[in-house]
Amino acid sequence: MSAETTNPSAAPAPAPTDFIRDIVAQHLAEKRYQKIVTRFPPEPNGYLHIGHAKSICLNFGIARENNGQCNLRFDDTNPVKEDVEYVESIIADVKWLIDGWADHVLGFKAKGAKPAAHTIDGKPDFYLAPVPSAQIASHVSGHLAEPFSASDYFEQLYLYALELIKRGKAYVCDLTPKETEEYRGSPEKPGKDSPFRNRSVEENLDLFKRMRAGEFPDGARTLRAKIDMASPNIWLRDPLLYRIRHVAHHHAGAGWPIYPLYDYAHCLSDYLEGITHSICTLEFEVHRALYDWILEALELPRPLPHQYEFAKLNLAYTLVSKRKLLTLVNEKVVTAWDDPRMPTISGLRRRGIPAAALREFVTSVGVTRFDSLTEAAVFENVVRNHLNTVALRRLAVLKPIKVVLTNLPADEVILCDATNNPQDETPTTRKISLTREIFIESDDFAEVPPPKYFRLKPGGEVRLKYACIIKLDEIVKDAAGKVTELRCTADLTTRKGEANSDKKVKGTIHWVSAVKCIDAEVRLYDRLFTVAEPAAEEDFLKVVNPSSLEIVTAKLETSLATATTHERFQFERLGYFALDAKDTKPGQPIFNRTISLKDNWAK
RNA sequence: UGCCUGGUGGUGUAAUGGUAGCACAGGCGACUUUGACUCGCCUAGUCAUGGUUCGAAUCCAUGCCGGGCAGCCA
Repeated sequence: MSAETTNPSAAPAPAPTDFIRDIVAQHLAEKRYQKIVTRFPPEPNGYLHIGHAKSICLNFGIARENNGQCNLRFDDTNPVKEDVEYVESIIADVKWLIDGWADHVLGFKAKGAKPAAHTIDGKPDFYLAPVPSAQIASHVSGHLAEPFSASDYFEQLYLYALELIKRGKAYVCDLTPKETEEYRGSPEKPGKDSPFRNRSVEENLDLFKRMRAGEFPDGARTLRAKIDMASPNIWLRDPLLYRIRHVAHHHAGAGWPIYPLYDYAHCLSDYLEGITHSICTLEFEVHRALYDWILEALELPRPLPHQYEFAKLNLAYTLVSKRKLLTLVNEKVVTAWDDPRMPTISGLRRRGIPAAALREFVTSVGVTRFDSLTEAAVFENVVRNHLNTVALRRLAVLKPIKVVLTNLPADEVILCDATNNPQDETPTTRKISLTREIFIESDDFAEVPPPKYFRLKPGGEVRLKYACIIKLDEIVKDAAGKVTELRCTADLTTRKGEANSDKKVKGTIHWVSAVKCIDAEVRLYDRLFTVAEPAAEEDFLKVVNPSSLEIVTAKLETSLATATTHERFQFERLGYFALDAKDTKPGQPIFNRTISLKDNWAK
């Protein structure tokens, strides 16, 4: 069974409900919109992380539950920070996360398409239709479709800006950045009008057209909305709509010396795509008035989109700030954006987290307006639950110590039946080899055992999982006093199907034949930070966990030699593991520990 | 100190004027050829004070505490 498929025996999760879904349901009941259209609008200036996963699941989930659509749109209005590397990673991450779950509501547009001009009741309008849902899959896979991009709307956005100027609702301002800041005032102090605020429509039109023609240097002028410099909401104090930047754009090319700012581009992009519910995080709450102002100022003919805000995800011991994640990459704290210790979607994927588990986690934390901090245990619990149903059980020894079963001939190979997954309704088995020399986990032996130690100790007995009970007779040490070998007697009558198979011992341990085994690099991960809220730290680099990665050469049962990246494994009594899709080379498997098993004894 | 916004067990979240419930965490026990899984039991909460009401987590008032906003970032 692949970890990518959902367990058919699992009960379908109840449809989530939250205040945004309640609003959507009410709008549907009122027949306010024909179809619910949401959007996921990342800026391609970094990799997607677990916080984005929450937004993806919310937006795609709402589309999915209402037979709607969710557009993937790049909010690419700032070319100096953006890059195609990010565009590609974002598309891959979104596809992976929604695969088999919401691909049918993924909104893409026809390749190269731009908003089309048309008329509604005599009023001019622009609209960009998505690829029809029935054709999405074939068009996406055939590269006939692509994500939406705000930069595809630069022409329409420019036309709307001209319209705003004609309506006396926008003006060209010559204030320097510093002056603009001074004139804006502060939260407690009203701002004051720009001296350029009352330029004539003609002058504004002329100046703005020349800005677009590239006549002025970077930063020389801006286009501003004419609202209210004394507004208690800072974002209504004549916010900037356009700035001059003589740089090429990674998607739109080299034709634009002016670029729209977020507030101006976002609401109109939503409108152009026919978005009904524009869902974002709480920090945009104060921008909502501006979002509405721009759309209303233009008196657009179609129903307007509305913005709704929710609290972003905060997960203990992790960071979700693209800037800080970039720092971790640049400072080489991690190897890359997709390092398995990173909370990026690509990092989590590489670590072995199933998409369904990630989805369930970000959905289970709920959608509210309360700024919360979710415990790491919640995430870990969801991951373990998924992996438990899906993972193939295998025997592997991470830190081996040699055991000699003195009563077995050197050339004897005893085949034992091992269960592949006890959680299956009808579990299958495979054969593993028991030989005279085996490896056990060094943690499973103690010369001086602590109280209640169930594992191997001098004179004690343990069961070798799927095999027989062994008794420790002798501890062999080297000159330095280090234990090099444990000499034991195997009681073969305790094997399954033999006379004493029912004999109980307290401990059962995992093991691997010293002959029939393979070596493999195994990467053991721990949390990246030592504190629950690294983001609250003055310098988050100072709370990086120095032992977030431990690399060992492990002994694995031979069946693992043919492992594939789609399989998920439970190395019994150790944890869940997956092949590293990036560094594994033919004949040289590298396994990542996705997560350890719960260990109640360690407490 | 201006505006916006929020406060339910340790954590997250439900209850939309009518029995404060669920999950995770924690504790105890059962089961176990994974000290896993599973199962059973337990612990623990409406920020405060008033008001409205037969009845308030929910409505109102005041207070307290938290988050957000002053990029030509998104």
